[in-house]
Amino acid sequence: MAISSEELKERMALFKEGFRRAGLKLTHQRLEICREIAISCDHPDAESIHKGVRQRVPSVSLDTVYRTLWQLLDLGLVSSVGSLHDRARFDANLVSHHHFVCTKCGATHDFYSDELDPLRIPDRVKALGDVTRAQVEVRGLCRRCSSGVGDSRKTHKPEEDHHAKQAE
Amino acid sequence: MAISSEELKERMALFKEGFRRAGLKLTHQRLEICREIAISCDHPDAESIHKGVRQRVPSVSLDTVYRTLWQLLDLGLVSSVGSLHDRARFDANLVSHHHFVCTKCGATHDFYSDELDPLRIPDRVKALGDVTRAQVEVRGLCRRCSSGVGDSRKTHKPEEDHHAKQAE
DNA sequence: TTCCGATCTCGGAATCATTCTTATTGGGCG
DNA sequence: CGCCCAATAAGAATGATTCCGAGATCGGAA
Repeated sequence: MAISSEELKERMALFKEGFRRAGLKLTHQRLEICREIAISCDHPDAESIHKGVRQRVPSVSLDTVYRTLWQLLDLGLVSSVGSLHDRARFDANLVSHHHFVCTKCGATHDFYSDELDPLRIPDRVKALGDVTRAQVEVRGLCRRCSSGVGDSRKTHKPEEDHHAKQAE
Repeated sequence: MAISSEELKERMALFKEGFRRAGLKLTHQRLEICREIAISCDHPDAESIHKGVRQRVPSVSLDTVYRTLWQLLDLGLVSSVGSLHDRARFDANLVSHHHFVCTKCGATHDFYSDELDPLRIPDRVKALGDVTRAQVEVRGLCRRCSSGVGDSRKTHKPEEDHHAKQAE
């Protein structure tokens, strides 16, 4: 399910434009990393991108791949699947609910909505597997992050008491 | 927003019942870990649960906390937030789409739905922060996992070629 | 085109979450 | 009450991701 070369060209142009606009350099490795993700139709992790790029630029380091990917994310040129903020989180609340996830600090707030609860799942999706549950994931910047209090970003280290855990 | 002691008692009873039914021992540490997660109203990670339990059972190891949590998950007594299957994944597809996530192997498939796209977000949620995007996350067992091909579970190691990455 | 400084990149070491290993402990049935 | 096996603790191991210092590059200015 590869994209057309037209499409590729377009995506690459967007990437280049984005970098340029942000005042970032258009290095060889960055471009190749962009190409790799542009042609991907799945949701690759850093390592598989690294592997792909390596075939063309054998010396790229995994670190560069990571750095470039976070940059693309920052620039809004790619999106991410799942929560990033790694660590596994558990939920004792088994009642149907939805989530608001802050893309910056990872804080996850529950919310309930009778209106959203009866999500109708297309049959096409049911063909993918046995559906257990469906919920809405709303992504955005939480209050604290948008008001610029402590910048926790993807770096889980600053203030030990970062707020990345309350909810409900 | 702590739960009532009534509620706590109920949840604990469910946990105990679940363990007993599964033929698992009701150890002191398991019960305390259950209590800790039962009283939580947020989405704690293993470490904060560990910290909490420690105040009552100073010797519990983090490992035991993890083991117990995965068991609770297996038994369906708690749920998880996000993808577990850690590694960060990226997506060059910026067109609005939704996800089907296999809770066993982590495979994520995109799907599109004109019907689901116009999700109406309650104002209450918008008060939590600036909403960037809203999508439906459907969880379940993918075809391959439900048909019992390779058991990858939470252990990312067996067959090097596990399929946890295709989509679309 | 050449040069220069600010970025970038590399490679390896460091860090963080999670899991494995092994000796030991302690539920709970007989 | 005592045994057996599942469960635990402690620490080492693993895997993903990030940091760091030294050297390489980009791209604007001369």
